[in-house]
Amino acid sequence: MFVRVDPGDSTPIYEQIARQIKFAVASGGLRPGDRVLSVREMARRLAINPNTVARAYRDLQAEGILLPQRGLGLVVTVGAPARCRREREAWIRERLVQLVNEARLARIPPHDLRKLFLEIVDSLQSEESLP
Amino acid sequence: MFVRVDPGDSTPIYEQIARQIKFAVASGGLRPGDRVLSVREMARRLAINPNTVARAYRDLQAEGILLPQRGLGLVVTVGAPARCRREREAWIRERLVQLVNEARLARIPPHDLRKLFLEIVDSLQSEESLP
Amino acid sequence: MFVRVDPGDSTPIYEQIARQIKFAVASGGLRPGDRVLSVREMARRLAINPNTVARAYRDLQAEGILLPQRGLGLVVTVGAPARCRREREAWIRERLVQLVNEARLARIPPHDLRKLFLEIVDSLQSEESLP
Amino acid sequence: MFVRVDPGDSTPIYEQIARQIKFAVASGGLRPGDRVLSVREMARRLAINPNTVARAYRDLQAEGILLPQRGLGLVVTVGAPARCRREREAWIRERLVQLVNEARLARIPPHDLRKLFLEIVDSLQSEESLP
DNA sequence: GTGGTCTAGACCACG
DNA sequence: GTGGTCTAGACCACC
Repeated sequence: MFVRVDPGDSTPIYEQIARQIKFAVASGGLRPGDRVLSVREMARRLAINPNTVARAYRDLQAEGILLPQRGLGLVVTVGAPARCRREREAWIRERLVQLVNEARLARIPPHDLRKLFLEIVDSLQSEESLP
Repeated sequence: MFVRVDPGDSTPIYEQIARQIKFAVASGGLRPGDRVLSVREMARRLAINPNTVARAYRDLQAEGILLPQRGLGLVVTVGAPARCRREREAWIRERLVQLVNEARLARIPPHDLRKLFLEIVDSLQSEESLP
Repeated sequence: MFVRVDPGDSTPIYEQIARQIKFAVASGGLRPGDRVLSVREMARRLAINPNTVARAYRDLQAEGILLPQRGLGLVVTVGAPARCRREREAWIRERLVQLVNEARLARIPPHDLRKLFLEIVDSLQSEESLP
Repeated sequence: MFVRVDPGDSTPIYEQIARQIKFAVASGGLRPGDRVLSVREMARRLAINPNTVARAYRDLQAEGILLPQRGLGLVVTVGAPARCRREREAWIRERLVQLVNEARLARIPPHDLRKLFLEIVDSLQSEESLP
């Protein structure tokens, strides 16, 4: 699987996992009916506590992204793609707003911010094809 | 002083305070030799516990931004402006890189990201003059 | 762990703790990856308030000596030994310089100072093996 | 006068003043019957709060080093030199013991400590004639 | 008046 | 279980 966790990142591990799964659904990497790894298997591969994976899956169930299938495990729901795309959009927008707002509070000139952003987006986006 | 804290923000209050002071120094609102509000006064104005303010000030001392003047209070150091400007720059750049990177992982088309960013920066930056 | 605090010492307790941990790292008693006692456990053993221990640990994190491992506790970083050895060296040198300087200001004859120092170092260093 | 205070030093200013006066007495720079500067004059020259000087003088009186002389101000007592020499001796010894002890706790090899000390005492003591 | 230390205890997030 | 944040309040040293 394509999930990767960054222990250095301050965002909770379970959130990193949930988000990556949602984004995989949003971009079609995971489709309705696809199974996700079992809690134990995922925990083994990421070398983390199974409770952490369970928490991520629990949240995803609560949001209607995953559904338990008797004897099979958890599968992606039919409504998931639409929901995940919406969420991805909202998430990126929210982060952008927050960032721009903080830059304003820091009194960083808008022009500088724009320049820096374009510089970064150009250098990073084209840097490499994704894993 | 113009420090304002947002209890709704998930970042710790003491960090909000420290950051705002750093940014004030970075933009020249606070100059070397200027005194910051006393712990008690700042706490009173923000209606928070003095210990919380003290923690912010303590962190700023550890970073060499503030210097205690016995019995008088805390003053901005001579090296502070350079340090704060560097930090502000690094901070905004780091956040931008992180954001763009996550957008890439979420497989959001660069063009969409650019458009969204410009839209937000234009609407927010010009929205109002700062308090 | 072998940390011991002296309430009679005028240096803050949290500083005594932090220093002893640094010195333990410097001398190899604590190695990278080793966990330190939990805040609560350390506080219980020293019969002091957990917040005091937390403050020591917080400072050590700020200096890059300790690293939090989510939900597990704090571990010694890889860079810690070098840093701690450097700091121990600087610390002892600084204190020596300060002492000699003050002795000079007090117009104590260098020869007397030397004699006194050698006398003390010989009597104390060999006095007992360390705990 | 020859008193100088170092705001960077963590020892209280009033203590720096008192100590320097005691050491001046111990080394004969100030003799019984000599007057010290008035509180106001000393405070003016050091650019510090008069209360701080007053505190130093108060302590010196309590220790029998200074004595008020009607209309004259404070003068050095007859017993002062002996007392100050004893104190200087005790003070330097105490600091040495403390330093050596801490070096032992830091597990610094006695030989290294000795070498470092001799190095410093040789370089500093001969560096310059005193002001 | 100033900041600094320490205690006590509540609440939260994470694993 | 872990650490982190915040509050409340006492006590101290310094100026």
